[in-house]
Amino acid sequence: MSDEDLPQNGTRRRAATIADVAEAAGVAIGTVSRFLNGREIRRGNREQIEAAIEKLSYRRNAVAAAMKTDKTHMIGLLIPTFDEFHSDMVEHLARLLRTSGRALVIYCHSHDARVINDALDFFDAQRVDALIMDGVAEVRARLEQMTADGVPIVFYNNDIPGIAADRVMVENSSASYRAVSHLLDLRHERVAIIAGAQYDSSGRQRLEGYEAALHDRGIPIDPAYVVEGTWRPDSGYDAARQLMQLDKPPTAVFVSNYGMTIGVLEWMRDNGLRVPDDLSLVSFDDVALFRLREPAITAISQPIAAIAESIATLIVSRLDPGKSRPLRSVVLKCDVILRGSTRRWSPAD
Amino acid sequence: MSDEDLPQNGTRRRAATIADVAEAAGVAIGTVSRFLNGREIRRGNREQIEAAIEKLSYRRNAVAAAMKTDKTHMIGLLIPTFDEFHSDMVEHLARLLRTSGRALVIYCHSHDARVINDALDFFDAQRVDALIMDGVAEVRARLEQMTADGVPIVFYNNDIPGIAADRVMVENSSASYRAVSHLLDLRHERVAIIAGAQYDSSGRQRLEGYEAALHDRGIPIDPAYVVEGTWRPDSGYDAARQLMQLDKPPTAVFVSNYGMTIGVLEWMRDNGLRVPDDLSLVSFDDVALFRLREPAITAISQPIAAIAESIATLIVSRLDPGKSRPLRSVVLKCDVILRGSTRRWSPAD
DNA sequence: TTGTACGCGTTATCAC
DNA sequence: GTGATAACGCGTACAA
Repeated sequence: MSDEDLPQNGTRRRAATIADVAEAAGVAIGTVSRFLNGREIRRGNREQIEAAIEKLSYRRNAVAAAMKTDKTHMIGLLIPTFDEFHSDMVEHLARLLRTSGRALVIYCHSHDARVINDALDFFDAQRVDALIMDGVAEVRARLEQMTADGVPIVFYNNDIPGIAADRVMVENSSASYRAVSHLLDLRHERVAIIAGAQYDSSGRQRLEGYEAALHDRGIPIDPAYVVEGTWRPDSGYDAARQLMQLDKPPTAVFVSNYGMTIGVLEWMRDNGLRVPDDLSLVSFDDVALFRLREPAITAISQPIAAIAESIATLIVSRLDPGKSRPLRSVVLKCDVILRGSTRRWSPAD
Repeated sequence: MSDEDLPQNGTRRRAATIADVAEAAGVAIGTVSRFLNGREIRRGNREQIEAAIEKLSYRRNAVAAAMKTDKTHMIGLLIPTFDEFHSDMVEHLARLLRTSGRALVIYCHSHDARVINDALDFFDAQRVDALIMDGVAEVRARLEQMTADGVPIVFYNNDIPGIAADRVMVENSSASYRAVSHLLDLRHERVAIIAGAQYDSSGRQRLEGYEAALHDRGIPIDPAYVVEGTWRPDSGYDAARQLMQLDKPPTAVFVSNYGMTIGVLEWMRDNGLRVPDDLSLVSFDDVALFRLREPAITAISQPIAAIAESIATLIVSRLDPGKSRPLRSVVLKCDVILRGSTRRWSPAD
């Protein structure tokens, strides 16, 4: 506990400006500006200016520059929550955007429509150079307005069709198809799905993959084996109970995301059941917890680094004043990583 | 893949300004400004202004406002990495700051000194209202400059003594003391520590707690049982090997953070050893993985929500133009959560 | 190349 | 309360 006081509450002392530097260096303001923006300047002047900057401890005022150029070098990022997927993605994104001199302004909306609107207001007012977000359909009109105003948008994870934005998605449907097919290869006949929220395109696509895999083997979809969750652990927990208490419980389950899988594992543990002995399990999303668990969980791994890289590339190229380009939709491949949470099923069980 | 084009590259169409609104509403600019800032205004004018704003779809320009007021409503956050601790903290922080109309600008430095300097430059130029960071001693001079310029700083996790900043820390030493004492209560005689990086104050304090616990029982510190890691999983992995290959390996270990514990668990698994049968283990930091594992890991839980809350409170009060207050240092309590990763030791083992 | 002067959109300060 | 106007710090067009 210290008792010294800060100068004043957030009040900065008058900082040196470009004009002060110019005066101290004995050159014109324009010359200093040219120097700051890395353009050619006479050698002697440069030394004078560098000395003046040092002496006055001049710091560039990006706010004033932004007012002129209408470029803030800030990228708005709107995410639902800081789960493992997003943490990982944000870390990559921040690193990649940094190299082009930009930083992320992050808003976390927790699926609250009011917060989403607040975030958009904030980004709008702050004049962020671009916006990255998980497609959330409720704000279609706002987003159309923003693109019309010339703010580039990149959707990831979930799509809102019809909006003029770049997109980075993963092959939700076909990866899910492969994961479910793996369970069918193991002779499972009662394969359930815990689906994600169906208002999200990723939730719908993962369910489609499940349905297609069953369909291609001529297995009818049993509605009792299709449970819709909310992506969150508690809904996985509830879904597990609902499924396992059926007269004929499934022998295998495909869980549409990491969070709900946590819930399933918790329910199994709480009820003395084991994976894969009592239930084979495959999860969308691969996280550290799945790898370390014994037996480890078979999972679909999203290429998070590549997702971040694609987003960053799209943003940077879109913001390049040199060239204009059509909208792009990137779809990235996922890996199904086979581990120990599934086993072959036989009618004897 | 769509082929429609965006209007232009990041070029905004001329947006309506406060002056346009004033003209359309038939009032003065000042009146509109008063209205926008929620102050009293004549009823008839208000209706005119609201109509004009709607008609012109006027959006406030926070950049211009920031230039006048020198307040950007952005808080710079500099973190080393997006691990579970930081993800959780950032989510809380973002939520708390949002209620005061502020957002976080995040930079992730990966312990790279150059990046840390870049981040400080960026925050400096962008005129963030305040700065939150893990104390990193290398940039002491820069930070002194910033506080002198009136930018409030809050340190968390690690301290840099002598800088005029607010601080939010946890009781690293005494929590570690209690955790190690727990191992000693279980009769362990060879208790090791995998310490964190000793240039971090938290790393030093956790080691101090370990030493004090041993000292208070009259147990001498055996240097062979003290291994310094880098906080990261690979160093935990290496440390586990180093310790377990001693002639007299420890029977219990206190690991100074979550990341290194992951490494230890991996080494144990890779070498067919089990926790707690072959090694009792207590970890600093409590994460989902530890709770779900079987047996679950005994761990020290940091009060992440309270940390975020303290930081937000300090920031908001420091930025309140009304009052000035002395610097504050908050130290928060941790919980030692007993689970299944330790067992009683007897000489027979 | 250099110097000057203006504009960016807002807030603050005056008289009224 | 309201209206007119001067800043805020930078980029840039223009004339030199």
